[in-house]
Amino acid sequence: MTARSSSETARDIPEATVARLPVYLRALNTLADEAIRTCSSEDLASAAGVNSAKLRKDLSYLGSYGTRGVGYDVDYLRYQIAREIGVTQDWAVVIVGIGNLGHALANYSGFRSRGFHVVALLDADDTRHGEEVAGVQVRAFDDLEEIVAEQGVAIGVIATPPSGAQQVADRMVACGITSILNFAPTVITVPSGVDVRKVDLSIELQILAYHEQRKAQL
Amino acid sequence: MTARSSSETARDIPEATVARLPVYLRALNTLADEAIRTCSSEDLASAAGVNSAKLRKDLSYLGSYGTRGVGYDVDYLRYQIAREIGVTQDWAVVIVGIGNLGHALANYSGFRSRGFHVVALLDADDTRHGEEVAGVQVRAFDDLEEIVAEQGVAIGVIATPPSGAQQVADRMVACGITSILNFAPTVITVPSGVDVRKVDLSIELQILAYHEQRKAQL
DNA sequence: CTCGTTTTGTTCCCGCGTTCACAAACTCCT
DNA sequence: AGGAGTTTGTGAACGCGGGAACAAAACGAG
Repeated sequence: MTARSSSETARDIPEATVARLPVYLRALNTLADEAIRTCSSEDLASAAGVNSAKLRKDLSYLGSYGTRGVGYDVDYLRYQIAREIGVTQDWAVVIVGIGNLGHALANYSGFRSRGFHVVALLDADDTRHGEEVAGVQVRAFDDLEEIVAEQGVAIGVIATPPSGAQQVADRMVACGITSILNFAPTVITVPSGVDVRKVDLSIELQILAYHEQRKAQL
Repeated sequence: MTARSSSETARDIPEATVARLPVYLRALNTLADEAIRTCSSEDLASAAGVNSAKLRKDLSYLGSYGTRGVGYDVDYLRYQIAREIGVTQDWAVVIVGIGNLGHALANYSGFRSRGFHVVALLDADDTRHGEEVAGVQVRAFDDLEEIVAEQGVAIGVIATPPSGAQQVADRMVACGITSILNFAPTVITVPSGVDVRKVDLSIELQILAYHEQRKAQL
């Protein structure tokens, strides 16, 4: 019982490790830009800002891609991580809410870099429709279903005010989006099977304030 | 030995709890807006999207602010959390890098809301100097030291391209900033005693992509 | 005043993640 | 070919965080 369902490896990688793989990937890209072909776990770990033992254990979940006594081949490891994360294919992304933040996100290079491309910008405010941002036309939020169906969108980004966020999430889920990146400062609830990641600027500030206050109490 | 140095309580709150306190605070503010005076741990937990046992344990680190059989007084608890986080006082914030993201951050209500105010916007590009964003004039990055000294800034926000981030961080640390919120997609290293929190949009996307890919493999 | 109801504060246990430390494996030099 | 030096991959120990479950405390009804 509890047998592995698929004969394909499909090992599950710990969540903490998944969150660090993109950091390693970025560090490897930087090394590759510097024409470095090989690196040790120590090198890569310091470039990524982590402990080398942790790095080795993280990479071991993917397989044995290093060579003892030598280290890792930068290009090979880079490809393996990219494949594992899923950024060797291209993901379509929809951004809802084209205020200041939505604007910035649409222009953000990380969103347009390899692996992701913004297929639509949506806003409920019709005075914005037709405006072009980062080479994409702003369209009506009601076009969501049509766009998702046509373009096979799996990832949605919410950059609306908090009051509208839950409604946007519900519509996204209803039309088949299963991954949401939420920038609205509010808790949104979704059915199981849908992944939500939250980016909350004011919470980050408050965490810093807490530690700052602690430092001041000496 | 290892005696508590200060007679003042100064209990240290687990990091995981610190990260949730702002969420509770926001939920309490929402409840207060709805003129709700009292709430149970169950109520507040569901508003904050967490388990009620976890919420009670979190709050117990602050003290015993609830009443058994009754619940928590919304206003009182709100004040206690705000005091513990440190947002009853006002924190001066400097934002460096006024590109698309810096623009959005300067206008973001979470940065201007109670507890924080942006005292300066700095950019290395002198064609931007004098431009007014969100009621604050953009100034030269070289004015950093002067502004920090004058205004007692403790928190710095980095919204520059990755290539400049480490340099900005170094300058910030040198002039006494001890908390940094980094939006640049790169690892920055700072001396111990300085807190850095990282917000990395492309990493969040990649984590979603990983899970999305997993879901697709059925 | 006493009993039942409600809800907090806390204890206990479990699982995940981090780190150390070491065996296995590879290269290079003689 | 063999030994010294390097570096990976992993087993084991440890600590933190999450959740269930329960005792303690407040309230209200009779």
